[in-house]
Amino acid sequence: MSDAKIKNMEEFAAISGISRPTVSKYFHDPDSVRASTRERIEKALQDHDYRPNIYAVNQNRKLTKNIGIVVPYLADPFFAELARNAEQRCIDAGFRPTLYSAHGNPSVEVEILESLRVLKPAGVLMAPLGRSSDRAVVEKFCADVPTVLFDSELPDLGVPYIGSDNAQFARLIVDYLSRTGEPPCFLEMKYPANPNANKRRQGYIKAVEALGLTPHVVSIEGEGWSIEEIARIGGAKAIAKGAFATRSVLCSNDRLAIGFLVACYESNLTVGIGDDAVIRVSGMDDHPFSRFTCPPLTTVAQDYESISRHAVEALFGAIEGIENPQNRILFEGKLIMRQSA
Amino acid sequence: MSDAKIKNMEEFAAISGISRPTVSKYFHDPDSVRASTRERIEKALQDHDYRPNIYAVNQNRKLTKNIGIVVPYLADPFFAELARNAEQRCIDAGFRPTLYSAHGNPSVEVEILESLRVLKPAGVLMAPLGRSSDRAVVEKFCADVPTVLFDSELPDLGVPYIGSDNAQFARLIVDYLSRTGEPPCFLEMKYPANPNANKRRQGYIKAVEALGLTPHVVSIEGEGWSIEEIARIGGAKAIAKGAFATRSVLCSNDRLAIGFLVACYESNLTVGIGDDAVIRVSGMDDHPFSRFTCPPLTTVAQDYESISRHAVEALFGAIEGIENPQNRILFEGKLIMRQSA
DNA sequence: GTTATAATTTAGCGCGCGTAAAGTATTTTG
DNA sequence: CAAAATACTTTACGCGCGCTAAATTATAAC
Repeated sequence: MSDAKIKNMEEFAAISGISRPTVSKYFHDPDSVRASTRERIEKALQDHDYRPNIYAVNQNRKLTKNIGIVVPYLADPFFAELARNAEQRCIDAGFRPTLYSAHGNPSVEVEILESLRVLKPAGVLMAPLGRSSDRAVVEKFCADVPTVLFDSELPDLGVPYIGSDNAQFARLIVDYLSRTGEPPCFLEMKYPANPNANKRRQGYIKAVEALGLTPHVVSIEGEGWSIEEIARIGGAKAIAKGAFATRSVLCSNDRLAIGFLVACYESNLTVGIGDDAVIRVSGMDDHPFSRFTCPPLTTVAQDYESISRHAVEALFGAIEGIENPQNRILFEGKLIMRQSA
Repeated sequence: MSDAKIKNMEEFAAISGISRPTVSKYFHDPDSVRASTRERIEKALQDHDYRPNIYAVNQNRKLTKNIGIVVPYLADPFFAELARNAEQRCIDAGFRPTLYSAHGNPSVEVEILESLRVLKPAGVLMAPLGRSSDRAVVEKFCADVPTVLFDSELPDLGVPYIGSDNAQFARLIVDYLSRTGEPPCFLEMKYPANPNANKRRQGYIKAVEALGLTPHVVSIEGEGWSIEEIARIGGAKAIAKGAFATRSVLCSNDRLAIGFLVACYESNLTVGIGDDAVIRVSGMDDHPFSRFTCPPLTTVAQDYESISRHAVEALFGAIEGIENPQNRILFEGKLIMRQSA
């Protein structure tokens, strides 16, 4: 490795003995130059370590290779995993993904989108905050930048959306719980941040009624993203009030369930399917931590893999200007049976 | 808001009635132009919505306003929180932070650093993978780019480091546990990814011996970042073998403790400080999830706030070329008493 | 060996902005 | 009110690379 620092593509081209436009072509796509040329460039690359100035490149290319990945809350391992998955796929496709978290804050979400405009990304993968998102801003952004939404949908936006079939989630676990014991009550936040919550409640009600049973929905107070804490407090209150008509509780998501497990613990209710257990608790999502609760949480697994894969593919389609007729794909969940229910 | 899109600073300068270089100065620092000039620019800004092309700016500025934040594992909420904290501070200071996760993979960590070179960041805040980091690569990077390390130290690198006082952590909780019951055994991974683990073990041994007692270290198999699962499996084996000499277990970190709690659950050991409990479990870090385990986890809280604040400040110092004589700051932990011990 | 085709070279403009130097206008100072 | 200090404008160049058209060369096909 020579120490002489290469200043620009001109210099590197001279050293490698190839003209600058050809070198430029090589960096754009190594297969676009003749094999013998490619070898000469790569040989020069080995002992001179030159890399094109990304700012000059992006200034002149019509479209950058940047991709924005926006999630509502990165401190939630669920989104961290989704983001990681999507990130890797973008890298593999030769893009430069950048990760953004709204930290549960709508104004931060707006700032991220503004910041993304400056970056002139080829496309954006976005899991919106949901109910609290500034719909007008998101809508305008989607009109200007190829965007695919995932996890949480903003209805009638005309933007591709990849998510889960929340009704199927609810049906799946309601059937299981009812088949193996008492039918579940449904625990949810009264004002959930995520719009999936509404679909899950509706799915729960429908599934229970389909079995000829009566749904019981328990809605607890609290707003924001401190979901476990909200469930712990609200769950304990609900338990004390005797709000649960059956000895089985389906939580709207795993984070609620995790908090509710603590509420049960602190209320001296033994959770599980053993003989000594007095209540069964289950969630939805298969959150990364749900297998490490005590007892491990029975839940419905989101299809992380399929969601991220199809979201990225839909984005690549959108970047290439493909009008996707089927721009709304929902994936089914898988029942994960553990000891909590 | 006029619809006429402004193409560049030239056009915007013409519209605002100010010369381009002065407008440029304004964007670099609004206070560097006369108040009357500033007002005219800001008025034009209101109804024309122009923003400088970030690529053209970065191409010409000696130093970009980019800051890289690198963590070993973003799906760990502990790092997500630290990153979020640092990110906000950078934004407040007018920088553009970008978040990177090595996903526990040393080669990804190397790729991140390579990718960061291209971005020509003003500085980088990095929590290395630790033992598995490519030391030579990190060292070279730190020599080229102002960098501050945090959370996990690479010894003798001559790079500013902000972290926790692991020995104090161990002393704090050993004293507490010994004072309120049997002295703890120490549970750790045999080959921990994070170098803090070694300091914590040493701190544990020292603290126990200082009390005139005998340390008991239980090292379990398993490598990588699936820490909870490793602890669940290894913990169950250790329990079955009767490896714990006392009925009190101090885990090297909270994620280990979370996994070990599951092992206890599955081994029918009741954890806690109640009359029916047979074992006490505690961790270190005050991981975001540790308050939602069953029972809630007693632990030593890292000083997130101080660590991120001082790390960012040290970075700003490094960016401005300040040779920091005291380039190694450790923060003490705070005992968090919950029901597990 | 000639022709067709593909790859490369040459030459040069343009992208949007930073920045320096020199000149002009405005404000401050005594 | 003149001189000095400050702020601003004008002019001009450079950054590193994308992109294109025309000219040239190398390779493949016949």
